[in-house]
Formats: sequence, C-alpha cells, structure tokens
Amino acid sequence: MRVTIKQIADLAGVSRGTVDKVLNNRVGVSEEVKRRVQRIANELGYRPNIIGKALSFQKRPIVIGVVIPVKSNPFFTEITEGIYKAYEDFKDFGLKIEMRETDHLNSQEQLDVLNEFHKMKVNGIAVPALDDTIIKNKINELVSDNIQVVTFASDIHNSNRLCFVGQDLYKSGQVAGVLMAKLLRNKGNVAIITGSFNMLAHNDRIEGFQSIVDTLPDIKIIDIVECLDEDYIAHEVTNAVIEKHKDIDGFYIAAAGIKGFSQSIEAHNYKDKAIISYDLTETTKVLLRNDVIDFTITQEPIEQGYKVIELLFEYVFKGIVPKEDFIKVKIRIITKENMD
Amino acid sequence: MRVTIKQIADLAGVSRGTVDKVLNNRVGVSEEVKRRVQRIANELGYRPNIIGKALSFQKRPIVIGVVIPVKSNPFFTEITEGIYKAYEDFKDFGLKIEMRETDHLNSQEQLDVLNEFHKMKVNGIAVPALDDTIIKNKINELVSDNIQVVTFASDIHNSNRLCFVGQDLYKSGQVAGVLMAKLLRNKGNVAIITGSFNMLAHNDRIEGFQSIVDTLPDIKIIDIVECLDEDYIAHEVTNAVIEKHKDIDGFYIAAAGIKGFSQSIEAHNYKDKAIISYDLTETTKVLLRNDVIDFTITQEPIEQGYKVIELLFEYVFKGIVPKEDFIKVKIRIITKENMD
DNA sequence: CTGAAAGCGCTTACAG
DNA sequence: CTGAAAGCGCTTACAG
Repeated sequence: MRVTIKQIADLAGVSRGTVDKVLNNRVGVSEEVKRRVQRIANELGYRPNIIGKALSFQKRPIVIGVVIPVKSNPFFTEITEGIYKAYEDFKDFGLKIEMRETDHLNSQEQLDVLNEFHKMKVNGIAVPALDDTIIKNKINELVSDNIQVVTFASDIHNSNRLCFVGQDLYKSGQVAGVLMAKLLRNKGNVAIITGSFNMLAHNDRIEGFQSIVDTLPDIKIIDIVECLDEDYIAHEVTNAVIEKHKDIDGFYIAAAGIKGFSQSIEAHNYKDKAIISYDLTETTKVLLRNDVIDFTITQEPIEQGYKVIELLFEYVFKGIVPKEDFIKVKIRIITKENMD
Repeated sequence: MRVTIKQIADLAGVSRGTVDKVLNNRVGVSEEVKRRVQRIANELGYRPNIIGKALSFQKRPIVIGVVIPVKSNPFFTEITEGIYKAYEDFKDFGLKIEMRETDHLNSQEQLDVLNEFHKMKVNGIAVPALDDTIIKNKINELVSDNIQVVTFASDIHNSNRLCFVGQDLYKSGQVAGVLMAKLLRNKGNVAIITGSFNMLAHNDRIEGFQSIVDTLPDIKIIDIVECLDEDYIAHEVTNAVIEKHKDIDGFYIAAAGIKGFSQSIEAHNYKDKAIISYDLTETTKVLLRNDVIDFTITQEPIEQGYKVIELLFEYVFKGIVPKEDFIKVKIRIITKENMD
C-alpha cells in the first residue's frame, strides 16, 4: 500500500491538516514540526495521490483559457480537437476550458482576450502568441500574477511563459530536404514557394531545407518565390516560375497556398515532379491520392493541442514543471498510404 | 456543476447506496425504484465522476497481467516503456501491473503464465498471443471467468479477446511499396528479403507491397528470399541475391535480419540503392544516418504499449468497450532527420 | 428491498 | 501554531 498523509500524521503525532500544510509549503507550522513531518515523509517516500487531491478540488475547478485563431484554418481545427480530447481526459479532475476565437493577425484582439482571462482569474492560458511587445508584456504580467502561460504554434521571445509547444521548423525543413534529395536521387533543380521572406517561421524551414540540399552538389535551388499564404498568388507565382525555368525537377512548398500551387501544377501537367508540402488538409489528402504531391509533413496537430492542455494542467494541478522550454512535436511524414 | 449521485438520491427520495445499485446494475432494488432512479439519472444526464469511483477503489486495486517476450528484443523493450508510461498515468487510480517475461516462441510457457494470472484472479491480461489452440482455449476460458484479454503485436484468431492492438501489416507493406515507387521514380528491379514464407505477418506485408508495385509496369520484383529473421542468414541470402542479379535497384526488408543484410550491402558498396526496412533500432538508426537505408517504417511501439494498458484499464474500470476489434497503430515513416 | 454510516486521500474553514 | 471536523463523489458492509 502507498504511504498516505494519515500514516505520516500518525507517525509524527500531528493532525492530517498539519501534514498537508508542511507537504504543500503552506504557512502556519512551527519549524520543529515542519522538520519532523518532512523527515518522515522523505523516509517513507511519500508521493501524493492525485485522486484524493482531485476529489477535494471538485468545488474549485481549474480553468484554462485557450486563445484560438479563427477555426476556418484546418490546422487550428485539429489543434482544437486535441484540446477537447485532453478536456475529456481531465474534466473529472475539475478541469474547465474557456475557448476564445480571435483573428490570427490582430494583436489588439489577442490582447483583449488575455485581459478577459486575467479578469476571470483563470489558472492557466494557452495562446499562439503574436510576436508583439504588448503581448509579451501582458504575458509577463499574467505570469507575475501566477497565471501560467503556454505558447503553442507560434512562440514569443524573451517572455516568462512556461514553455512553447510546437514544431521544430528548421528540423522540419531538413526533413523536407532529405525527402527531396531522395526523390531526386541527389540530382536536379528545385523551386521553393514560401509564404513571406518576413516570416521567421517560413525562413527557418527554408534554412533547414538548404542545410541538407547545400551538401549535395547536384541539387540546385533555382528560385524562391513568395505567395503570402494566398492561393491566388501561389497560382500566379507558380505559373511564373514554371515559365521562367524550363528544367524544374522538384517543388518545395514551405507555407500555405498549396491549392493555388497545385492548380498551376496540374495545368502544366507537372504531376511527376518531386513535390513536398506541409500539413494534412482535405486539399493535401486529395493531392497525395492523385500522386500530385509526393509527401506532406505534419506536426501532429491533435497531439499538439492535447499536449498544451496536459502541460498546463500538470503544472497547475501537480506542480510538474515541463522538462524542456521548447516541447517539440513529432515530425510526421505522410504519403499516399499512411494518411490516417 | 455536474450531476452527482447525491442529487439523484435526493430527487428520487432514496439513499445514495440505492442509486449506486441502480446505476451499476447491482441486484437488490425494486423494479419501481429502479425505474424512478433511472429516469431521473437520464433526465439530468448523469455521468459518473471517475475520481470519486477511483478513490473508493483504492483498497481494491485493478491488476493487469502482461506477458512480454524476452526483452532482448528492442521492439518489446519499447512496448514495455509504453506500458510503464500508462502505469504512471493510472497508478493513482489503483492500477497494478504484473509483468512476466516468456520465450517468444514457446506456447507452453505462455500458457503457464496465463494460468498463473488466472489463479491470481487478475482483472485483465495483455498478451502477444501465439496462434496455438491451447492458447486460444485458455483465452476463452479466462474471458468466460470475466478476465478480459487484449492481444497485441500478434493476434489470435476466433478467440473471445476484447480486441487486438497492432500494426496493419498489409497497409505497412503498401506504405513500403509507395516509398519504393517514389525512390525508384516508378522504374527498377526490387529484391525482397522476408523472414519466412510460413509467417502470416511477413506475407501480409509482402502482399501489401505487391499491391502497390504491381500497378507499376516498370517496377519488377526480381526475387524474394527468406532469412528466418537471422542476421547470418540475411547476410548470406543478400550476398546470393546480389551475385545472381546484376541489376538490382532496390531492396525491401520485410522482417528482421537487417544487420546481416546491411553488412552485405556495405561490402558490395550498394548504399545508393533504394532500401526500405522496418522498426527503429540502434542498427536502423545508424544505417539511416549513414545513408544506407532510405526509410524505415515503425509501428510506434511506445504508443502501442500505452494503448494496450489504457484500453484494458478503461474497460475494467469504466466499462468502456473499445471502438474497434482491431486497434490499428499509426504507421510512421522514419528517415534521416525525424528519428526522435 | 432500503437506508445510514464509514471509508478511499486530500484540503479547508474554523475553533482554540 | 495545531487539531478536529466536514467535504469532494462513489462504493460497500451491515443493520433493519
């Protein structure tokens, strides 16, 4: 049988309430009693039983606020799915989730939600943080008010958030580079479609890709173009790239815009080129099935959403600090037959 | 606030013990009271709080017996890791795990362990079942004694086990086929190294592989040889295959023996061939890093071990029946940069 | 068949 | 500073 507070109380000759205070660093215990209880607990190897704790927390639920950019984005739909999965697993422990949708690119709106959560005195917050000083300051303010913050999908630098959950973008670019090299058997010309040269995320992926390809003398990156994550621009720039270079062997799509891109590819009958994209959406699924795309690389969004809630809950409820500052989600390679 | 047994009891004008009996189909309640309580519970949408239940189960732990083939096998080492992960997550609910190692191929030994678990009156059993009538009969006997059995890694047909957790072997062969086709750009000669033509598991993979390759007129399977999962045999047969056919472009290793195989490949300086294997071991990691193997396909053993325990625990503790008879683990494609 | 009480392990509000 | 009691939601052994 496991050691309980009752056993420690009996051995120390004090009440259970007192033991609880010592073990949880609450005030109001004499130094002498504190030491005695602590020693006995250590000797017996006491580990709190979270079930007992959870039951006594039923009246006082743990509230986690989640900021989610407009759900139209399929990536965030899956993140949300993972969040609800975690909610189902932890709700009997007293977990409550407060979801707020925002416009992805508006930091004032994100700030408003954070302020709302602050007023509500939630226990923790999960947010795909916009890299803006007002957001950073707000996060630090929340943390100093003992409201823990976990960032996901996009991180904010130099803030006091507990940790960041997301993809290792550079690494995911390297995986794309390795796949491209294998598809091209180390030889050929590659065009890259990126979102924006101003987006750190996109640049990290491209740098990872280059770190692999640059070691292979016969693979050349012949062009890098921006599509601003818009399908109609992706369509246009892909057309332009194809017109400009007659000898393209592979395409690496490092951002959104895959639909517009693929229209151009299909119009030019370029299906047999080596093509690598990101994320698993209805569009990429169809393109994989039709042998347009060879591989798409995902960041396991469901697991990611689950993890964010799990980490916050474990910190708030059990006091467990995440092992790493940056919790990397697995990089998954998807092709025709392993989509589900 | 969630609906509790107390609320139902108050509304129904009975005691909480009586409500408990109704909700859990225990005997000793009059038809009239049963109906009344049931109706109120339904109207309020009662869902049991597992924390309350878990706390009252502390004295009466749930014991799950696990049969694990000799741990020298790295695949089962990872399975075991997943099992302990699940144990950590559920131990406060009162879960106990009893591990027994057996020799993989000895069904008498496996039977002995099952008998031991039967005598111990464990609540559930996880076993990589050997496909033998004595094992099947024992499983059915256990189930009829209300000891649930989940098979994993290898299933046993026509038994009353709750479900099987494992890889979709045919599908994993298809994934290998797709990868091979991409590496060869749909053209080339492939040799297959399998374990044994008598092993269903190996044949399923090969059939999946063929289902893809057979649709591609320019890919030919020029040889299929057995290595009986032994490295020294794999070494020999690979040597023989290479001597026999001068024009091999790819190798598909559908079973164990990768170490012996790779020695032959490296000796012949065949690193640049398209090569696909299974599982992520120290050997395959090194071979991926050194560009010998292009891809290895895994069945997420840690998640698999976790899942087995989770399913048994949920069934025994919460009465949740697995959604499927065959719980398929995700098929993961591993290459140089996404090994961890 | 039914109810009252005790207990699982932990926390808290209150009395002293 | 310390203890006794009550409570979280569910289950069980026992009395009637």
